[in-house]
Amino acid sequence: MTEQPGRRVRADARRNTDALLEAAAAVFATSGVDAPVREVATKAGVGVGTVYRHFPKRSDLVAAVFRHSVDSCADAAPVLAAEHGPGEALALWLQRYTSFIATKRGLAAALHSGDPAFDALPAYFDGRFRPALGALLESAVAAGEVRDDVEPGDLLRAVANLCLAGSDVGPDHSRRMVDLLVDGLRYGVSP
Amino acid sequence: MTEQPGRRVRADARRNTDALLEAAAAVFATSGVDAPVREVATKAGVGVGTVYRHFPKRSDLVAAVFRHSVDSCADAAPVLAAEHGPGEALALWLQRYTSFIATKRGLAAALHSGDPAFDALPAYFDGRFRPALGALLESAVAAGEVRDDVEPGDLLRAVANLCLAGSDVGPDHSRRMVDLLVDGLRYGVSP
DNA sequence: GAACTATACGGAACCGCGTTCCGCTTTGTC
DNA sequence: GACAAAGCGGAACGCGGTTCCGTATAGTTC
Repeated sequence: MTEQPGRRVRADARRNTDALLEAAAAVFATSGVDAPVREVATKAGVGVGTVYRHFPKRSDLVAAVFRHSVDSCADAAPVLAAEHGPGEALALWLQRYTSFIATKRGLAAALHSGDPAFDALPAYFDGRFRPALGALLESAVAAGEVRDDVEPGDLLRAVANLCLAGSDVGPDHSRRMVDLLVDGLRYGVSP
Repeated sequence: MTEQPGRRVRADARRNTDALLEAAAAVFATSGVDAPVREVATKAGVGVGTVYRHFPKRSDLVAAVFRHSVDSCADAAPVLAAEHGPGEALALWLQRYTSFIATKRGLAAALHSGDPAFDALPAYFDGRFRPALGALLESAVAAGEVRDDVEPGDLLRAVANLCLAGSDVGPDHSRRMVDLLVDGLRYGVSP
């Protein structure tokens, strides 16, 4: 995926990896992470051989899509922070994170499948989300809009559990629960 | 499996179902629940066709093995009750239940796979284990060996969680934890 | 116990999926 | 424009679940 050493990546190769990541994200979102590799290949307008050239194992593709979507969610944090007040940015990002989690249903099982391709994902998740949320929290705390006794990691986990557990109940149940949680953050502000 | 209606089961058919259940239990125990059907068939000395005659879907076989082992564990309760004092019978059965849970590692994932063959299993689990443990508890309480504020269902769940969570730590970690729990039961006896 | 039929058996065959292989195409360079 | 390296496509392989069907057998009837 991410190449560094001397060898330069050919233009078509780069184009194909991008197309594959995009196609895979779409296919996994609609058909679940168990969708056949061929389906992804077709959607990307590419042969299976090409998929396996870029992602030696099926699980590498899944992991790459995961990392990719973690990145885009984490990268949204500074953008929101620049465009909104601290409290609102925090709330908006948590909603964004909520929908990220919602698309990761099938993955939860895969993560515990023992496939080594997934070993590094939890660390990646924390490494990207904790700082992202940490910054938002800090600003909100500094602005006095939010209490100061909440750890980013705990909040991430809490929201994730809330979403994964309450998903059967109804569509925007998760959204409401997360709103509730955010209100909870706002409650105990020390003057 | 369990036939009732007019049609009588042929002797060889019955022999084969039994052999299959036994073989499947053995294979699943060593190779996990994902072991190939063919492996079970071979171990049972039977063709694949025969497996599918008795268990239309692979998951039906898995479910049948599960029910079978639930039964044998639940049936142990009255036997232990007859052979030991109330408190000891309770402790011994919980250890038996502990090792039952230990063999069900891979199944936990399967249960949430959405396969309809597994839908009825949780109810079966409760239906057999709650009465079994309930009787043991009741006797122990009546004998004044154990406190009276514990629900069978809660205890079953607690032990299961204890075992499934602590399994990575070490072999008899579960055993010690369950012993601890039993001691906890004995602690608060009201005179 | 021989004939007969419903029932059950075995395993080859089929299908979908992950993965590999390899002859052909494209890119980048001189 | 020619050449080699890098990349591509898709046929082909192996494996696992499931189906099919010709054959064998249990149980029954005389």
